[in-house]
Amino acid sequence: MNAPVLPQNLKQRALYEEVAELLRQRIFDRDLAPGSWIDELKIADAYGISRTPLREALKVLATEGLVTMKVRRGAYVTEVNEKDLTDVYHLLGLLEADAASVVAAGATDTQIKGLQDLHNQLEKAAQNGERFFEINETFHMQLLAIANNRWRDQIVADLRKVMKLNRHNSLLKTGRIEESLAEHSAIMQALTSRNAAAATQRMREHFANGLEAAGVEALK
Amino acid sequence: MNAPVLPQNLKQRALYEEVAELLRQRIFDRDLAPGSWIDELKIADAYGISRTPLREALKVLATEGLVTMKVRRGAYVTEVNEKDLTDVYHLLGLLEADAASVVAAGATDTQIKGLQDLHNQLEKAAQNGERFFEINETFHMQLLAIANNRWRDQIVADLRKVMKLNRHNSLLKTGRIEESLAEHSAIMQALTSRNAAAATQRMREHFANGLEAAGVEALK
DNA sequence: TTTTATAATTATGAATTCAGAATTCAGTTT
DNA sequence: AAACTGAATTCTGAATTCATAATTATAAAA
Repeated sequence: MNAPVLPQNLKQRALYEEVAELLRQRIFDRDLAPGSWIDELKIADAYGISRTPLREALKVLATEGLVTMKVRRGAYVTEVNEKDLTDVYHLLGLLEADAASVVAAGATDTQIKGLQDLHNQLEKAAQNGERFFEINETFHMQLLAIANNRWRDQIVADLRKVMKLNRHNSLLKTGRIEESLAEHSAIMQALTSRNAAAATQRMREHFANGLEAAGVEALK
Repeated sequence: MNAPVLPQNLKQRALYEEVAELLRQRIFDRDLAPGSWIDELKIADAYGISRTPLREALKVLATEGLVTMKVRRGAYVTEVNEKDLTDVYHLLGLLEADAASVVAAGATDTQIKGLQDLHNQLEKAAQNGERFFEINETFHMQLLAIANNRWRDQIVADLRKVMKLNRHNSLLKTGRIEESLAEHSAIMQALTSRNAAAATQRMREHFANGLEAAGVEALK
């Protein structure tokens, strides 16, 4: 007898998770505008579900920081101002720089090689904004995975969601892709040479520059 | 006419928040043991509420990392192993050290004075474990407040909750209070002299020592 | 016309009900 | 006795219903 062909994928995620994902997307797309009130009835209706799983999803988004709950007044899309964006980039820089340090100090050669492969793909994709964005994300996630701290993974994932709330994707700025690529090269270099301090520093700069490109002049 | 005597406090927080707080306490107290299944019916019954707000609370705790949801199988109290504890302490050290750096560099003299006052209280409370624990917590929270990054505040609050899941409170170890106090002195010194690098370093050490005292030999 | 008071409507928060998945138990077969 | 089958039970996930707070609309008064 052969192993049962796993029939999962169907219904493996809870409904409220699905809904949370849909809402996140609508928030990123500005289909649900910052500061706006979220009409539970309308949305539940549109998705053909009841308010119960929707409300559960909203509570999840609230702890992620994407929406704000007001007692007896419902859920509102969180408004992200410049200070918020600065703060979030700062934390992402801090956390990912630390991850880079951990990787530089402790990753196996094979793992570093894997990152180098991703970086090479990134260079090839430098013409194509869409692909660049995607591979860039994969690179950062892979780095975190190697650093192996599930609590940080969760935190970074949440912060990145908030970062995406910002309308201006820094990678869309002219010249930013090339800049970003150069910074990634510097990071790879530090990782390959096992220089933890340099990896930390380069990653910090990478985020500082990303913030600037996002249209926020550093507040010093 | 005089201003209406605010009748708040009653019902200002949503029920699911109250319930989440109650559950947190029961988890910290090990009344709900790590790894154990959470019986929704039993708890809703005991509190005299329906399952709806309870389930909302469980979802909040899940995103905080205190419980783990399994599809079609309910909620379980998160088990925190040594690796988790090491990882959490590492992140707390990283985040609070950065906060210390920000404070050393940018706080007003009045704010530093406020921290010094708290530290003085801490010294007086060194005989009393209960008070020491409380003032210590206040000091850390005050430092974060001055650093002024609401996203970090939230993250640190959540991580501290996970840290408390550990049975062994490091402050209860013999000699740890004195040690901790000395470390706090070093931190205050760095803050007062506006030495950001030193503040970072001292705070990092403070958490590294706390982890060790918690019974986890550093994995280096 | 503006303001105030009251009624109607709407939306949130929570309880209850319902459907179906997972588990347990009993009975049967080998 | 062990293993399998299927019914009964339990529990989760989701829909529905209900109570009440907040808002809006309407009417009365200044």
